[in-house]
Amino acid sequence: MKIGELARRSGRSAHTLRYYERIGLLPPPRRDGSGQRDYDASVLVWLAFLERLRATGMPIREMLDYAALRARGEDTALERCALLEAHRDRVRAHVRLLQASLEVLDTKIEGYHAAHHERTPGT
Amino acid sequence: MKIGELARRSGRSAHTLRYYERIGLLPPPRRDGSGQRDYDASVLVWLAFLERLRATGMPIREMLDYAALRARGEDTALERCALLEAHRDRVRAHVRLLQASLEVLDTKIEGYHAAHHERTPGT
DNA sequence: GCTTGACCTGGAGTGCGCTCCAGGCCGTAA
DNA sequence: TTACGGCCTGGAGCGCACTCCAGGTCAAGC
Repeated sequence: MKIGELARRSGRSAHTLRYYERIGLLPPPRRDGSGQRDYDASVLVWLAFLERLRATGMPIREMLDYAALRARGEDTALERCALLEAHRDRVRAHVRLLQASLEVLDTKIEGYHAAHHERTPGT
Repeated sequence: MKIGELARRSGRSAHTLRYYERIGLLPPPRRDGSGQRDYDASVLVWLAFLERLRATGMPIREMLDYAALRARGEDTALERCALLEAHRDRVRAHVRLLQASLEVLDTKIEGYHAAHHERTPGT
């Protein structure tokens, strides 16, 4: 598939896909007769996984580390696993922080409602 | 209190505090005889609240909106409340996305462990 | 008197993750 | 044949949230 279709199907722009390739996050695909990128469908799986890492706040630098280990072969599995576990721990901590902050927000919002009811008794 | 102490007590750098003041996120404090900032302790509460907004991913632009409403007085309470509620909804959605991504990560990590056990039977 | 450290200003620089531009090529449809 | 959309490259530009710099002032301690 060409870059436009991959962009549509992966939810990224063609610009971003070329950028990912340039920095080494996406393997260079083969080219067709006129030099255009011709992607294998399997790259969609990789992109979906990268999106999960991105959504959870992993910096590109670290995705590159992961991609490099992956490219080095099967015997880096333990290292890749450790990298993901460390990331997961950070994400869990982040979620806990967000939940604590949500409680503060709830309290604040509740305070606004209470003040409003006080100014407009009977509502 | 001077900027250095406020920086220590609020967990920000003096640079950042001056930056916040410059962009209008922090009210300009009075100055002492030699022109140095002299903060009231109450600003710590405001900074702690801003930190919650920041931790939950609110852009500075929106914090400025909130600060502007606050500066306009009591009768903006409903608008401020609405702003916080909209933000809270976004944060909740973000947390749900993170939790879904955590499950994907868990599955991936579990896969690594399973593969490892398969290669090293008996462990 | 001198050093040290904290503070002051305006403005430049940084790191991240894109995003876009100029200028050009290629294949298809009208 | 000409227009059009999609693709190509290298490199510049952007928005965010700081972060730091140069060059200076000031107060306190030795």
